[in-house]
Amino acid sequence: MSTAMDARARHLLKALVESYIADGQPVGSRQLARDAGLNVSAATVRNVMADLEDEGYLCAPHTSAGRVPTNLGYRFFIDALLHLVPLSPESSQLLLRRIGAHAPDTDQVLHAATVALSELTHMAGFVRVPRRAMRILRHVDFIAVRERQILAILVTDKGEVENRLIHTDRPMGAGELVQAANFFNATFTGKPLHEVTQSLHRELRQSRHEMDLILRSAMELGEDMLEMDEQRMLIEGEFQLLDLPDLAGGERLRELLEAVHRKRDLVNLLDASMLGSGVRIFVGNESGFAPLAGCSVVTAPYVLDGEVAGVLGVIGPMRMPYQDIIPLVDNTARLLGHALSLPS
Amino acid sequence: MSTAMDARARHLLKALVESYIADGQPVGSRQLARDAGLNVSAATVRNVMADLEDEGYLCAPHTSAGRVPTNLGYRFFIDALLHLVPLSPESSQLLLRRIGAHAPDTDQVLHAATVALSELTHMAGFVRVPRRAMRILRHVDFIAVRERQILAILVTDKGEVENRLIHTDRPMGAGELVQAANFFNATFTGKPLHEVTQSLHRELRQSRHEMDLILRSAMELGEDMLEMDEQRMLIEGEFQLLDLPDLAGGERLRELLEAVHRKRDLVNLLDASMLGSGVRIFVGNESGFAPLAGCSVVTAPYVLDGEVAGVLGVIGPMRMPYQDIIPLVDNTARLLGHALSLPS
DNA sequence: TTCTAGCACTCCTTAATGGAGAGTGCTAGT
DNA sequence: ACTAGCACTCTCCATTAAGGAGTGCTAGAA
Repeated sequence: MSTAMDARARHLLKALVESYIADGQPVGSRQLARDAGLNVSAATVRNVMADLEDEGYLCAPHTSAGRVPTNLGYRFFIDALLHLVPLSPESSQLLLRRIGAHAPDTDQVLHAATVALSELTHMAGFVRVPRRAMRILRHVDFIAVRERQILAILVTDKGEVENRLIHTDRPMGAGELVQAANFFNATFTGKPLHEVTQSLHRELRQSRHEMDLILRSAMELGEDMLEMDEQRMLIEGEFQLLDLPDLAGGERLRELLEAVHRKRDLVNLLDASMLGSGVRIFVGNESGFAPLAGCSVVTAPYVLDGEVAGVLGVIGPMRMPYQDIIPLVDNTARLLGHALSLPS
Repeated sequence: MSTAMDARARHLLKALVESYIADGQPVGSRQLARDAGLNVSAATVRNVMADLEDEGYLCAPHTSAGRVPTNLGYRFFIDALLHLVPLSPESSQLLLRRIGAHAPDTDQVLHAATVALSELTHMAGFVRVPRRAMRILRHVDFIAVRERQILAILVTDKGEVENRLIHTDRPMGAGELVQAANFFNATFTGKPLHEVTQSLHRELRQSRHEMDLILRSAMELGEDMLEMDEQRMLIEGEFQLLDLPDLAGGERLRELLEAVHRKRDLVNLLDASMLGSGVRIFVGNESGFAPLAGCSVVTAPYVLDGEVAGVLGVIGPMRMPYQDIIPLVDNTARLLGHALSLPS
């Protein structure tokens, strides 16, 4: 077992993967010998291909059908053979316009980024929403909606609003609500959310406030706001996955779509990829998430006010034009982080 | 051309449609003669079927393949032959629990109803959100988020919250914001939204307020809230449409999914069906909306505080079990209206 | 050695063929 | 007005055959 992969083998592997990405057809020795630019015969190419197959980079769908990259083949291609194509200034401009158009409204910016990812790649695009643990509490309000029902509204420094209906055991007077809000704002405004919920925990344990119930609910709202983050993810262009030529329009396809729609498992995968920095690629089953077999996921974390706040990317077929997709995802992450960060 | 459709023809048409709904297979004369319960020969059945075909109720995919109901066939079946099966008490209970579980939070109730529709029918379920024109304004708040940026928050009597970032030309003091909010609340709280926006229009035309900008923005927010209704619709279970056996997994399917996802045209269709009362059914191209060819839409308007506020329903294959679906949609509309109306 | 050329073999793909089955329309008889 | 019989049509499926693409192997050339 030669540790192999000399220059010629690499060149051929590269040509093969590129050809397969372009056509989706298994590529045979004759075609490869012709197109690769090397001046070697098909027979020689065959020998090299046989070696590459032994080493797990290629496989043949059947005896006489040419060869196709394996997971490992893609992996090596991406890691060692790929030449990234920098994003064209036009695309870059377009991206900037689309993402910047809705600033500073966080939700709209996130949505725009998701749609842009999907449309520019013709694949499914997703954006994991920013974590809000570090967000600063700006304002809290309690509003009586009905006899025993209070609406708690919580606003962060980025203008994000979260609200929740609270049911109380007894009717609350307007004065009580104002008092509660005043106390809350005086005590907590300007502090990060995770600190607020902690402080509230302590506060509630120590003393019996008049307004225990309200405060407790507000705390729960705050906690939910943090926990809810665990779930929130935007996805657009799921239907682009419909014409993955590979997944033979059958049960697998539906599983994939439902899994993506459900988001839960995807979120776990993405959170893991927030730890590193820079673009990250999961080829096929590397994600360890069964329905994604046959797909690749390209992700990049984005930075908000100096902290990694979330991650975005695309889901598409394994044979995607990585050289274009990777810079695009990378740039989108950069632009999104920028658009969401405080305009100085 | 006998004006036809005697008792026997009706009976056979009914049996044929039911058989086709159950199997999805074109049904032939022999099978129909056997299963219909009538004691007539296949040849007789053939004659009747030929008549029904002449009159447009049936058609044959090809010379020797049995017959299939046409649009008109389904229409007649639904209008004249269908015996509704009342919703079982268990299903009714289940529905009630699922929809009631999240009351009184409007958004959650709507979502629960959508999911329930989808899951109980194994088709795509949708809920058009309630129109908010009649909603009463409960509270308005203006919060400074940054130097020249204000968050306007608007709350209705049902606890619905809408918010908007407003950019101002000059920095606003906290006092100004409080003053604006006070004015706004004193003047408009308790009035229906559509009245508020009208009054604001007048107000702004007459006098130059100090806080013109803020008020104008608030008005726009209110108007947007009303306009946005035009777009808001919840859909769940779109993927159930994947295994419509008819649409041959190809381009048509994708068009359908995208059209449903896009919502726009669907919303128009639904708004039209809010005018009538009771369950309404669009078979195939009756909706006049191309991508829906091959599908049926079953809708029912729901009533909120005595007014028709929205419409909900399901989208599925033309051959759906109407006798079960119709009562289910009907009941869901009733329960949803109830869950959203003021608990006395 | 390392590459090339040739050759036999395997396997998929496509098209053509032909029977089986199902259903119809028509006609004649009850 | 209904039924039975019959010839005909059309689809579906399995079988068959030809064609093509690609491989692995072996022997000879650089």
